[in-house]
Amino acid sequence: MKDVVTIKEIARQLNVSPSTVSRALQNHPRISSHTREAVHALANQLKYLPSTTARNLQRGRTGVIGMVLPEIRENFFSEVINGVEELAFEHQVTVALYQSHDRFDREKQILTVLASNRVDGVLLSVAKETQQIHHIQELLDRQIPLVLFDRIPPHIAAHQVECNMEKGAYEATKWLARRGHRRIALLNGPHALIASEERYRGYITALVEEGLPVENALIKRSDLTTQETALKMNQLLSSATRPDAVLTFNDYVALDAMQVCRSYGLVVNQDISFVSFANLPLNMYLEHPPLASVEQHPYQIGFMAAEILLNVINGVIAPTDLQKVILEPELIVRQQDAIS
Amino acid sequence: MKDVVTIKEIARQLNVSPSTVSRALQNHPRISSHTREAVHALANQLKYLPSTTARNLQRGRTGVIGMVLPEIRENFFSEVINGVEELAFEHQVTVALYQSHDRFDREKQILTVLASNRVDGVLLSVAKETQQIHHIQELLDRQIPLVLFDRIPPHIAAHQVECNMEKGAYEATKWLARRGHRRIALLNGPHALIASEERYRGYITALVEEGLPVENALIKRSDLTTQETALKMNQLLSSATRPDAVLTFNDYVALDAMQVCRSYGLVVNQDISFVSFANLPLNMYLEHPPLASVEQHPYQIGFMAAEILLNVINGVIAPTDLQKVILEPELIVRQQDAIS
DNA sequence: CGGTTTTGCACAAACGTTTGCACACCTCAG
DNA sequence: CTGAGGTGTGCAAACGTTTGTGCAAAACCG
Repeated sequence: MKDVVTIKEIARQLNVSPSTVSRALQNHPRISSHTREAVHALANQLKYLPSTTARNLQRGRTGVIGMVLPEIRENFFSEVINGVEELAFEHQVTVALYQSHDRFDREKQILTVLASNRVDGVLLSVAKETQQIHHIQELLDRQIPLVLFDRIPPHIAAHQVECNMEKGAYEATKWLARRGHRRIALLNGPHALIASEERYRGYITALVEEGLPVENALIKRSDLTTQETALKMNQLLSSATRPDAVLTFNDYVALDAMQVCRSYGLVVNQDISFVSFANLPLNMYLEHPPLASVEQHPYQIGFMAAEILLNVINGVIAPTDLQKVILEPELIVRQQDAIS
Repeated sequence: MKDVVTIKEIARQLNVSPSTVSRALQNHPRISSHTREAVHALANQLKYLPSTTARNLQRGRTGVIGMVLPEIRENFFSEVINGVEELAFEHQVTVALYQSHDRFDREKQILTVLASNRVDGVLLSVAKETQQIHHIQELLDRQIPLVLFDRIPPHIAAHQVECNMEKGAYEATKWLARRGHRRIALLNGPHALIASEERYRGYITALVEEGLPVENALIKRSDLTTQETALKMNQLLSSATRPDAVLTFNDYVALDAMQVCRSYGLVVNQDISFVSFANLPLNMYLEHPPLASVEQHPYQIGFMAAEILLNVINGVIAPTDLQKVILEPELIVRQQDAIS
């Protein structure tokens, strides 16, 4: 059971002090080239790797950033992680990944673990359940740099990165109106998510601008489960005058809703058109994808969130100099030829 | 700038020694209940959290397991992470996530970082590019517990968790044959992946058992890019006698191949049937999903891999007692009614 | 009451680094 | 020749824990 090679071992074999070895490895100018080379040679030979733990203890940082999000399997978040990981790896920072599974207590527990682990910073997208922010405030009280992304609770003094969904909803609605749709429904997400409110505002603004009436019967909320989405879509379809287009909270909601339409014998994007958010890659494989989808640039969100966090950690940005980045969404139009 | 609360600070305020505080916090029996309670009280009041770094340095472990995989965004791997994270969180272990993006040099670099970080163990699914295992062997030489999952290179003395794809391919092929298909093509993955070989073997075995001829013209390999899949599918369709069914490496390959079929004016699952691997959730949303798909139980794979790793780390399993878990796949049949 | 055991705590070393400081030697200028 | 400055290295403290050992006081036993 060969032991792990440490600086002390190299020092012993070379008859120098550990401090000399440490400096030699860092190419300190006060170490003679003779010693330096000997140290490097032996280090290579013994396959020495510095202990990040020890170094971090000494330096007072951990080289770890905690990343907390609801569900990895959601494509959106996978892409965010992608962006984060890219930058983190470049900066030799480890990404510790945690899922809240949209549960408040789990999120709370995770933040405690992160504080105990003395992570250098945290990237957080809150759980659906999260209504209060006390646990987040505690993190801030411990001076741990925090960047919130995508799902951002109100009234919290942290850096933020998100995509302007109000504008996305606005443009999507406008696009539908311009294509001649007159009864545009909104199949929105739950109240608790700011994202729902943003979509709502953009939707309303666009309707008003286009001179279309706002009808409450055309506005529904789903908790994003297939069941509830189906229920709400059913309500929309069984109303007196059916919508001729639906703007959905995201692609999954759109797909669930489309299933319901088919069960009514409707031809999707012909009898009733869909536009949604997320622009999932799976849309490429669908025979009848939403006509358009609002791209939220998740990779960019992750990348920018990580960039801000690393800048705060490295002192490039003062912790108090709160950053708020709002990315522009992009309406990706898939087919132009739907209305026959 | 309030400093981080340490054990020393508590000791100072209580006029006891740091060691007493440490023991009190661990509920050591030799500490009086009086002191113990005082310590706990003050620790709570000051919101003391132990420094994991310091503890780990002292204990000689880090409480971190490294997880290296090709692409997070692939649904399969997201689910694996899910399984890992579940168990890791329960065991108070941090999961450090790294993506190789299927590149060999990146994978190599990541393993070095992990060794330097003194992770307690590593979960690895190798990159497509990876042909040699020297870098993996180095990890083992450093006595770092390693569990390989899903993509497992040959000839390596590490624990392994995978899904029996040979059997999956066998059952899928058999299922097609029993449905009356006589010209069953195999649109396989690249040579380098063992998974491809396993599928190949299962496919052949089933054909032979069913008394069907093995035709090389019906066996193609794709590197899993859309372009190459399209190319190979084209070859299959432009051959003298077209296949009446295709077994594809995974759902994505199936979807890409289906697009090609449509461009030939073929009706998917009627003129030509598809069966694939992965059983992606997106199948639920397709109008013409593969008739059946082999479920590989990614969550289970992650869970079991993590279980083995944690057992090795905790000494429950001797590192030399090599575990090899082979999960049984499950053929999920979507529609029974395709052939008209 | 003398001796043994138990109880409660402090001291110090250790984990593997980094880094301020001291010190010895060497060089060179005045 | 003397002092200043430069060069190469070692010592020791520090980061925040844990834990073996030692030691005094208290409690117990016959």
